[in-house]
Amino acid sequence: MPLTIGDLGKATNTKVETVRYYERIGLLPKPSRSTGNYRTYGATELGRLSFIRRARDLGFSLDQVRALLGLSDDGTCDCAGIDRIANEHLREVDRKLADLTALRRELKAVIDSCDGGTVAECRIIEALGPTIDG
Amino acid sequence: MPLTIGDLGKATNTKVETVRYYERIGLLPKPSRSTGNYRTYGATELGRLSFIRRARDLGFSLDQVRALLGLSDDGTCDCAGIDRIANEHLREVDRKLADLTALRRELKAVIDSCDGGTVAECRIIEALGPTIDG
DNA sequence: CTTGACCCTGTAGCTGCTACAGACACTAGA
DNA sequence: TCTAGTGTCTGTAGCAGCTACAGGGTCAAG
Repeated sequence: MPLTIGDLGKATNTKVETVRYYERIGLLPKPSRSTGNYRTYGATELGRLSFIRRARDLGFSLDQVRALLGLSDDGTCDCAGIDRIANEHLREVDRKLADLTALRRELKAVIDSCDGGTVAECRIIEALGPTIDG
Repeated sequence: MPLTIGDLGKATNTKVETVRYYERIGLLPKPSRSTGNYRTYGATELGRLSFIRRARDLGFSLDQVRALLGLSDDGTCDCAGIDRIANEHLREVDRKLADLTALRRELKAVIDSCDGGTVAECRIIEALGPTIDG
């Protein structure tokens, strides 16, 4: 029972356009076609797309996904290579978390500076403005 | 002492192309020109661009920056409106932090699942693969 | 035999820049 | 005065990772 692109999309929570996009950039192989020129998919493609989506959900870039798929396609399961990509990504995530945390703290400070009452001057605007010592 | 676009860029840590981009999308007003058709800037523009950059550093979108500038340009300092935008952004940041934290936890779990040794099968690939109950 | 849901290709749009190409302006040194 | 090297100008195209059309073809149900 071959799947249409719509079926595949539903099964993997992916928009049809995105499936075609993945095909275009070479993440998914060109599928076989029905008599009416419809793309037809099977369990293999379903697995591959699930893999891609899961990796994307975990924040891997498409390039990283491509690399993971390449290593995974290797008969030899290059666990070290995969571990390297995953850990690299983890470090990236940690950097982003740190950045975002710092940003939040600063943003909060700016907002709180305005909290004091109904002064005529807006402290947020002031806080966002150019620094005096520039 | 009018500033060239390069001076302005250096003073605000902004690339020249970015300054022109901000002008094109209407964040910065069209500046006056020198005899040689060079853009010339003064303290007002410097202040405005500093404001934009600071807001961008704090993660505000260009649309939000536009709104903040609009409210700030209002003679009446609409502190409530500004506070609303800033707090909305803060909530966004908190959402992102939560998402990223959850992502990190899951990513860590996937990586750790592979940590046990030199098994023939890669647990990362497995963990990324399709769920059985799908 | 028509309606509606799906599919096809190709292209343009989104955010927030960044990077050219090809031409003109200006400054410092020979 | 010439020249080299920097800056600036406009316009356009590119990046990620999709998303959204337009303008058509296909297929199943009633």
